[in-house]
Amino acid sequence: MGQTRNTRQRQLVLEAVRARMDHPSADEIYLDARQRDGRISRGTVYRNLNILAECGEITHVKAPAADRYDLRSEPHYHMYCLGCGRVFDAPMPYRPDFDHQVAEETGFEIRGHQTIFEGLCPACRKRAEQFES
Amino acid sequence: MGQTRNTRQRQLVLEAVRARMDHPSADEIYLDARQRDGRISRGTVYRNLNILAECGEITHVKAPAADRYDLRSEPHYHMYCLGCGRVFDAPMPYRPDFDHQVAEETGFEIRGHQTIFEGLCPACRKRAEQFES
DNA sequence: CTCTGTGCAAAAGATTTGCAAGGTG
DNA sequence: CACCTTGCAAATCTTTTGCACAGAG
Repeated sequence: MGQTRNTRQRQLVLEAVRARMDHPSADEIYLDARQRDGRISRGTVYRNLNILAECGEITHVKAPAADRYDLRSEPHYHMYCLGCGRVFDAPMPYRPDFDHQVAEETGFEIRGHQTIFEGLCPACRKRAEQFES
Repeated sequence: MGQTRNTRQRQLVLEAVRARMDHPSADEIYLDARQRDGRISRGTVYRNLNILAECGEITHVKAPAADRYDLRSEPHYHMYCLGCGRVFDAPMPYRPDFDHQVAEETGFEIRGHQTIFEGLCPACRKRAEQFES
């Protein structure tokens, strides 16, 4: 890992992720950062998201449609709503024992795992029921 | 779900997925299918992959870098190698109880979950160790 | 002063889509 | 015959990258 500089833009990206309770996509972060600094570029935002994720400052969540970012750095699970596309934290503890078990059985060196539940959030579920009736 | 026709191209795509024990990306499937039918187009392959995944004939695995497809239709977990980018099945049983538990706690209607372990496969692990020493 | 980071724009990938023609049921 | 599918190409969308200049340490 090289030298990491503390530029205004990098702070801006980090703050943009922190300011949101949801799990924004890279482009949403770009738009947020853009409001605070009309000159920041997409390339810079993407670059910084990758750097911050690599340093463990933020988490990279691979959701359908577009990747998301998340402030929490402790590993945890997510839920993806097929209706509205939003991503939520799942109320379920991370299972480090899974990592150990898979490592032991396969010889992999496991860094961790991501789990994403797919379904309909309460709001979209209600909407779907109305259509069916 | 609309009417599904049994075209030659759709069969070809399905067979191309079945013929591979690994977890091919959409483009790898396109290349395979292309060898059997020099006229089949990318658009057709992508369209059919989406249709087959929606029908449950195949599984859509969201891995970093590119989405993968998988013949097995029963839910199961995967391992992604950060070194070579390959995807493997993980020797760990699917946990339907997780779905129930999350559904109960959140009010979501859960369709299922995907879990992907990240790490280094034995081969890449060995290669990495050589570099460090 | 040095070297990383930025802005801009172009490039690169991956996937989707419009449309006329073809093939299935 | 109706209409789902295909091929082709263009369009989208997301992310990466080359390069000259700016700014952090």
